[in-house]
Amino acid sequence: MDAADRLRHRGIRPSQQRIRILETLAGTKEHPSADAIHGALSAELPTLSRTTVYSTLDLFAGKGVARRLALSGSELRYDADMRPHVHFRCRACGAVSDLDGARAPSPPRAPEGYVVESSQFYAEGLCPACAAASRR
Amino acid sequence: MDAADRLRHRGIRPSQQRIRILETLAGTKEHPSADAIHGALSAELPTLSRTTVYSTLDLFAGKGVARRLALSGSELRYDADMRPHVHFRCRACGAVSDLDGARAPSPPRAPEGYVVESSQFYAEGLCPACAAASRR
DNA sequence: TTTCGTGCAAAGCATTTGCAAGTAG
DNA sequence: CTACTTGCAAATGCTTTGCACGAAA
Repeated sequence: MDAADRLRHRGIRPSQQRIRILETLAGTKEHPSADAIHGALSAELPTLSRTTVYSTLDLFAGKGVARRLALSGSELRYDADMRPHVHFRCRACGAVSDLDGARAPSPPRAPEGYVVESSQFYAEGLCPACAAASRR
Repeated sequence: MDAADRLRHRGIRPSQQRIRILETLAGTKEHPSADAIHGALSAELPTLSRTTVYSTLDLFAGKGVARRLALSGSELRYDADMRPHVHFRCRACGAVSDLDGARAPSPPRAPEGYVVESSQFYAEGLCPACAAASRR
């Protein structure tokens, strides 16, 4: 299923901008911020505005096409991979990645009355490259 | 162990401001933002500046006295409870709380090379009050 | 025609920084 | 005396809003 179909499926009209934004997001593992996506596409779509990127990502998050990452940082980052997995940020280099080898913990069971719609797991520390650098 | 001792223990000089900031943070379950703490203390310490609150909370996070919460929101929130537990935010009312009944999932095991220093669990949905309201 | 999508510019807010004055050891 | 803390003001940076034009249904 291509990007346009994914969008139609969720009731989103597949405009050129939306298709490219989704393809960009789905085609990277870097969990880019809105601004990073804007930068990546601005050569190809010179008139693409930040406003459109922001509102599009917000739309995606609301429709379940992408998720807003919960990171204790300054900028919002997004991920088009909706499967449960663990996110990791290196406190040295700041890179956000998936902790691929780690099995995602099963989501917490909610106490009576709560309606849990989504949950995320987040770890912080040193990535292999920075860990090696700090040992030297 | 009181707030001053907790600070000394971590190598932080217990100034009046730091003590009150820690007491305020430890005395609430609301996971306040820096600005909320500043507001809560400004009547008592009229000269307390936002700068001090921000830098103090940052210091606490670095020394393991408090943790910065990973929430997909705009403001940084803090928690002085360092035990593993699940945080929950209601998408309707915005309140952040602990998911007390939920057992914290065991932290993900890190793949070779990664150094995981801390991990957090975060759920989003509707709190009991808002869930009840939305059913009506 | 009526609604939806886009883009520009301006505004908004939380946070950080530069710097000077005050305080503790 | 020397290093650490504090606080003000200004700056920064990400995100949102208001508004108008253009495109799609």
